Parts: sequence; C-alpha cells; structure tokens
Amino acid sequence: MHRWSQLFIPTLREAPADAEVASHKYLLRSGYVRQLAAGIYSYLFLGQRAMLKITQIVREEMDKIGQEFYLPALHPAEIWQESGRWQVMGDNMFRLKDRKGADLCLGMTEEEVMTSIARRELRSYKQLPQIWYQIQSKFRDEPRPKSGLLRVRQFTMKDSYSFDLDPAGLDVSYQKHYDAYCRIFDRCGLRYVVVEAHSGAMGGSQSHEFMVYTDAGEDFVVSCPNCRYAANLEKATSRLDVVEDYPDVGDGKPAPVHTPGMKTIEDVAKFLDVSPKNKMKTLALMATDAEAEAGKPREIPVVAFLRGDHSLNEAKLSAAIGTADFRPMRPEEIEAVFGSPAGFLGPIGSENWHYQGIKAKVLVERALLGRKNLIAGANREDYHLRNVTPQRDFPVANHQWADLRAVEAGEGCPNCGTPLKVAKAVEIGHIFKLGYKYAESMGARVLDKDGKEVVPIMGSYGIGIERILTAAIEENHDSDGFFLPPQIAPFEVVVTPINVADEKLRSVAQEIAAKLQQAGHDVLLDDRDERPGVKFKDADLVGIPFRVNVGSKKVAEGKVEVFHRSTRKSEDASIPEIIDIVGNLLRHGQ
RNA sequence: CGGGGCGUAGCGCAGCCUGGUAGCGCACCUGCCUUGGGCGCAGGGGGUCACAGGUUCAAAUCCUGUCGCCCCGACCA
Repeated sequence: MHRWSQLFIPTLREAPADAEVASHKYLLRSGYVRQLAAGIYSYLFLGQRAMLKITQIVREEMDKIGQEFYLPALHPAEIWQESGRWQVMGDNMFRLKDRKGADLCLGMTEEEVMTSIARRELRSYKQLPQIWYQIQSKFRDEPRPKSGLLRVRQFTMKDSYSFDLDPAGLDVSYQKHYDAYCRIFDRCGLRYVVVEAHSGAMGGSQSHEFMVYTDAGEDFVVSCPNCRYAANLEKATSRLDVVEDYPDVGDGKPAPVHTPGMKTIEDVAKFLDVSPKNKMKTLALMATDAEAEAGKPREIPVVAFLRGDHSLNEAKLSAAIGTADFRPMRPEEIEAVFGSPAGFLGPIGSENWHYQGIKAKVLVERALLGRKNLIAGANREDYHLRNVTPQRDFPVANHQWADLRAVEAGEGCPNCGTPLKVAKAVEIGHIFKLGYKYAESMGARVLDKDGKEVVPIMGSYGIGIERILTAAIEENHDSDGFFLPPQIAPFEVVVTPINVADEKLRSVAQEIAAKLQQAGHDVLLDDRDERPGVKFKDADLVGIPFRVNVGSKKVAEGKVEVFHRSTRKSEDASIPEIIDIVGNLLRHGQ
C-alpha cells in the first residue's frame, strides 16, 4: 500500500514563472516532472506512474495487431545515409562520434533500424505481413522546445512499422492501426478527432492524424460541424461561394490603369472600387532546388498567383514545389524577374520569367480556375491591369494549377457546404502510408508467389506517449489542479483521514484503503500529519479522480464521504458500502 | 535561425536606473499549539546575486563577452 507520508511528491504552491500552458504548470506543481534542461524532463513518481498506465494501454492494444520489439536509441550513421535522411534531418538530429571517430546519431524514428532488420530477415511473401512496434525514447534537437511536455527534445514514442506484399496489404495494416489507435485513445479517456493530414514531400500517399482540441496545440484542425469532414489546415480544402466576375470591357484585352503608389491589395481595391475577390495576388519566392548537385544549392524562382483575399498555406506550397526550403524574393531579385518593383506584380509574361538563367516555376491557385476579367499588377511601377483572364491572357498548363490557399473558418465544407470551423489542436498520433521509400533505398526484397523479387511496401505509425498525458491535463483542469481519467491516473483513489492524530480515523482509513486495494484498485493513503486543508489542496492538485474523506463526524455515523474531483461534488457512503461504490465509479467512469 | 524577455535562497519576487551591510512572502528545520480547505506563536538554517573579463577605493547594481532558460515566428509525436 502506498502511503503519502513515505512518498516523494514534491507539490508546489506556485508554478515556476516560465511555465505558460496549463499542463506545464500543473505537471510541475503536482510533482509529476522536473526539468533538467530545455525540452528534457525527469519523470518523478506520479508522472512515471501515469506514463506506465498509458504505455500499458498502448501495449495491450498494439499486441492485438503486432509484435513488440525494443530497438537501439543509438544508431550508426550508415543506415541513415542509406535512406538519405542523414542529410534530410539536418540540425534536427542529435549526432555524435564514438572513440574511433565513427558517426552515430540518436534515433528520431526507427524506419532505418526496422528496415535493416527486415532486409536481412524477410525473404518470402509467406513471411508477410508483419507489424513490428516498440515503445522507446526518441531524440530530436528541436529548434524550440516549449510548452512543458508538449514539444521536447527527448520523448517517448510508440512507433510501429508494417511490411506488406502489396498496396492492398498495406491498406489492411493501415486500417488495423487506425482501429487500434481509436481503441487506445478511447481507453485513455481522450476526446479526439481523426483528420486527413498532409503527407509531406517524401512520397507518402495517405496519412491521418489523431488530434485533441486545445489552445495549447500547435496545429489547426478544420472541421465540419455537420458531416464527418475534418482535416489538418495543411491539407484542408473548402467550397467557395461563387464570385461574380466583372463584365467584358472594350476589346477584352488587359487594360492598364494608373495606380500611383497603390502597393497592397487593399489599396488597389479601394482605389479602383473593386473587391479583393476580383483581384489576383502575386507571391514571389526563391526555393532551394532539391535536385541540385550536392554542395551546389541552387535557388529557383517560384511565383504563385492567388485570389486577392486568399492567403498562402506554406505546407501546401512546399508539397507543390517539393521543398519546404523557400523564402521571399529580395527586392533586387523581384526587379530582375518582373522588371517592376513589388506591389505591381502580375501574371502577364509569366511564361518567359527567369532569374540568372533559371526559369521560374509558376503556380496558379485553383480558386482562379474559370475566373475572368480580374485586376492584377502590370509589372510596371504605378500601374495595374483590368480584364486579366487566366489562360486567355497568360498560359496555364494543367500541372500549374495548385491548391495553395489556407482555408478560413466559415468557408463551406467540401462535402456538404456547411460553414467550417477552425480550431487549435495537439497531435497525439499519426498513421502514414510510407510506400516503398525505405525498403527500396535500403534494399529490402522478398520473393512473391511467382519467385519474382519484389519490394515490400511499408507503413509507419506513431503515438506520443507524453502528449496523451499532456492532452488529458489540458482537457481536464481547473484553478486547483487537474484530474485524469482513472485509466491513466497514477492512483485511482486517495483515502484521506482528516486527522491522523485520531486513532479511530486512522484505522478506518487504513482499513478502507486496504480493502480497496484488495478489490484491485490503485489506492493512495494520505497518512500525513497535515491539516486537512493541506491534504485537500494537494489531492486536488495531483490528478487523482476520486477521494474518500474519513472524518470524525461522519465516522461516528458509520459513514465516509466520496469526493468526485471532476465535479467537486461529494456523496456520503456507509463504510461497508464504500468499496462497492468506488468500484462502480471506477468501472463506469465519472 | 530571425525577433523579444529573463537569470538574486527550493518556488514566487524586490533591490539595479542614482555603485557602499543582500531583502520580502511561501517552502525548509526545532519547539509549542492546531486538525473539514495551504492554521497560529516563538526560534533557526540556507545566497560564489548565471559565468568570465573590465571600470572603480568599492560592483547584484556600470561596460564587454559567453552560457542558460522562457516567449513570438519558420519545423514535428
């Protein structure tokens, strides 16, 4: 039996000043964690117990679909060089050398290690499919660790990898994970949404993220209140209201208008009395060429046209151009490409743009498809053009149309047209169809039924263990502390004798705690010689969902009190009944 | 990496501008007292003022540099 008086639960009356988000403050105040360095935390007794509860749930559900491994956290550089990620990961990877000078790194994920096992061992289609998982520390040299356990440099991840003979098999493995993740997050008591996710420039085909809504989160989720549509902002689309185009004027060709000093969409719209929806916005960027020779990074000019009132989503742009490494053009570069200063840029002549001999990549946002007679810059200082119509006045090849704009709240759901909502969320899990990338580059092959060598197709699937804890606290806190769902709380119930100097109270509390424990519950006995206020405040703080108060007045009537942390309501219970009452609460939730 | 802020006792802070004995609340230790919401009284311990260099008779305080941490932006479980 755990007795509070013997335990190390260093609660704080005040939170350290640098804790901002609720979960960070309460993890510190409740004595769950202590910080060792930026983004590096020690888990103390209560924190570790909650982590173990969570990993146990994850393990039980994963064991239904896969096999648990335990892989090294320390990796030789070679395997990462083989997959190409030694370069790609850049500064996000912790790197070190051994005494012989050989390069090593700390694992960020384990595609390479898993694939290196697969390529040595998997020989035949008969061995497929396989799902292998592990629960392990991961290391990422985050540019900016923050928000307590939300974004850290060392964290615990459940990561799994599937190997299948063909895409149909991958679909099955993927769906198994989808279902297992739902069971895991349900059992952890989280309210989550599954969203379509941006699958990155790495060639993955399908991807879902499991998100918990919270203002502490760093992602934006677009969701439909009516149908089931939900997507990461990086991927979301919307149905736009039809915009009325201006009528044809004159000979139907672009016509210059003098717009002295009118450099912004708003200036021009006001000056010409037109709507930004009938304008074109021109974005001029320089992107690093992923295909350039090693050691010679080359920059490609990229020009994107959007509807005047739309804004660019950078993740969508990076998917469209194949690199996330881009920046706005400098003024002299803009002059060189357009022959005009910023503020008056437009699409006419786009087929011939180049910078230092490199042809510009031109993209046109899909919302401009079918529009006509727009207002755009004239590529001439102090002039704009009316009557600009894509494809008539400047060429747009099929591959140049791109989804680049950020969806905004209130736009129509792509499925049903209902106004969409946008909310902040934290990502707790991610499932991802990897395809052939790692198996191909690292040389994993199996023989199929016909004796033909084929590359197995892979999936990769992650869950952030700390983020489950963090999300649960973000969802369930008040001014006194937080309360965890019993399944993941470090203790399910705390038994609190009001005055341990009172022999009777002490023995009743002791007996109740012992019986609860015999009934299979995780019980903490608060046997400290403290005033009741101190014990109540601590108990409210540390996330235990139920408390049994053993006080002299009630005990004299043969009763104790059950306190529900989430609702702050109490109910009396006779001492013989208390075991069943608590048992029922724990079985049926709050 | 760009921008901003902060480093003084375990935690929260004052002192710095205008250089001269390092201070407050909470926590901690001892004793008494108290026991249904961080109780009271008395006594006590704890600081190389992030680090290094400089200016000065004298530096927490002024100057320079370094490091650490937090927050806002670009990246991810």
